Amino acid sequence: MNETAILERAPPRRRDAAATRAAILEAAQAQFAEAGYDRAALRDIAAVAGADVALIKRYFGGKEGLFTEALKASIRPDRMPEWDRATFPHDVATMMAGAPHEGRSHAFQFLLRAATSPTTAPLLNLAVQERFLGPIREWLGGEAAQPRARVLAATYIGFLVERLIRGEPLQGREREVFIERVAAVFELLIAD
Amino acid sequence: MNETAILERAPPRRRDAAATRAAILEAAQAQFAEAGYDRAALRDIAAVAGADVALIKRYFGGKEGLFTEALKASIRPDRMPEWDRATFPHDVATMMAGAPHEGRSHAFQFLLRAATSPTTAPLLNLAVQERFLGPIREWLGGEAAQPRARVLAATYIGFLVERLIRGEPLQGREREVFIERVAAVFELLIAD
DNA sequence: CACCTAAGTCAACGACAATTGACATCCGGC
DNA sequence: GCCGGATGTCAATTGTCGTTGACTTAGGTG
Repeated sequence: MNETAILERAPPRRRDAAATRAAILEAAQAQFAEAGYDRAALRDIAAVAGADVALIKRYFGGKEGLFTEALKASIRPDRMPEWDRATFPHDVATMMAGAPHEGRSHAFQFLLRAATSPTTAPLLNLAVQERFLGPIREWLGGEAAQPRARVLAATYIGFLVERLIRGEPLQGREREVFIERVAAVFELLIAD
Repeated sequence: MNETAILERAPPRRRDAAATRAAILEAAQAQFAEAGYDRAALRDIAAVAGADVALIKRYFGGKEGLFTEALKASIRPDRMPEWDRATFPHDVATMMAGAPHEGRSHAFQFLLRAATSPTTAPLLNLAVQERFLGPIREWLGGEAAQPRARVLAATYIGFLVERLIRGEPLQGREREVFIERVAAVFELLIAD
């Protein structure tokens, strides 16, 4: 057929359900992040994954199922229990003053897309409840942990969005004031 | 057709291109804000505007044209100076505890939805500058207004996103605590 | 080696929505 | 009062996409 090797996949992948599933999932995350739920076509996802459309139905039940799976795979409760309450506010503030991390911003973009599409918002809500709000609630503890976790999560998200939009790190006095203020906010939020 | 009854839609709007155009544009903003680009159907927009689908093509060229036109119409400075510093924190907190579609916050929700599209993403940055950072900076005044405006805007957006994800209003004790906490945050943010 | 199940392929269906052009109707000026 | 362009209506077309079921093939097992 072709003397020159196919670029994408040198070994066309032996029959391996797990590997195919993983490939589809990865392709789905990328496509959903780039195009959003509605515009991402299952045919494209399958093509990128080097698989057939019908396999998506088999492994994930359908588009919604695939999306939900991709969502769960994208929300990793970033080792929250390890966070130190004493330094947390300042650490977060410093992080938010910087530039968006290249690798992770893709995942976040995916989540942001999911949040802004009415179709996927309910799905995201479930995923966030389970994998984000839950851990934060545990970590916060104390009285009325649920609404307090909500407020903390919302604020956190807001700064992530701001950093994403801003694109570049803050500098000079603006940076100082920013960090100071943001730290004060989180200080307030983790208090009983 | 019928001589007796002329009461089918008494004054629906006389033939008036400008008026229909405006009606379509307004309906488009609402629909795009609520449903997002992909799920907003031109038929629905036309129906809400009391017009025919074909007129959208005539006046805006197509869905894309209508969208960009509606987007441009949504980017305009808010009237923030009217806000009362005394009640602002509690008012905002109450608004955020509600459902995404209560009140008249169509415009920014529209922008938030649109922001996820690669072509329109830069517009969000512009919109945030125009609609938020500028006015908020003026409104805040005082020392280091710029970074303080940033923090305020970021927090504000975070709660908007949270409300979008949540989808429904908070209730009971959770709502109370939420409002109380959010108000406290904004109280802190508008302080010198 | 034969067989059976899991893995993968293929083509077609049906729904939905944007687009399009042909047609009907209004209304202001001659 | 009538004519012509502007305004509004309608139905058909087209294209995309998720879904579906029947089919083919690989590959481990007895």
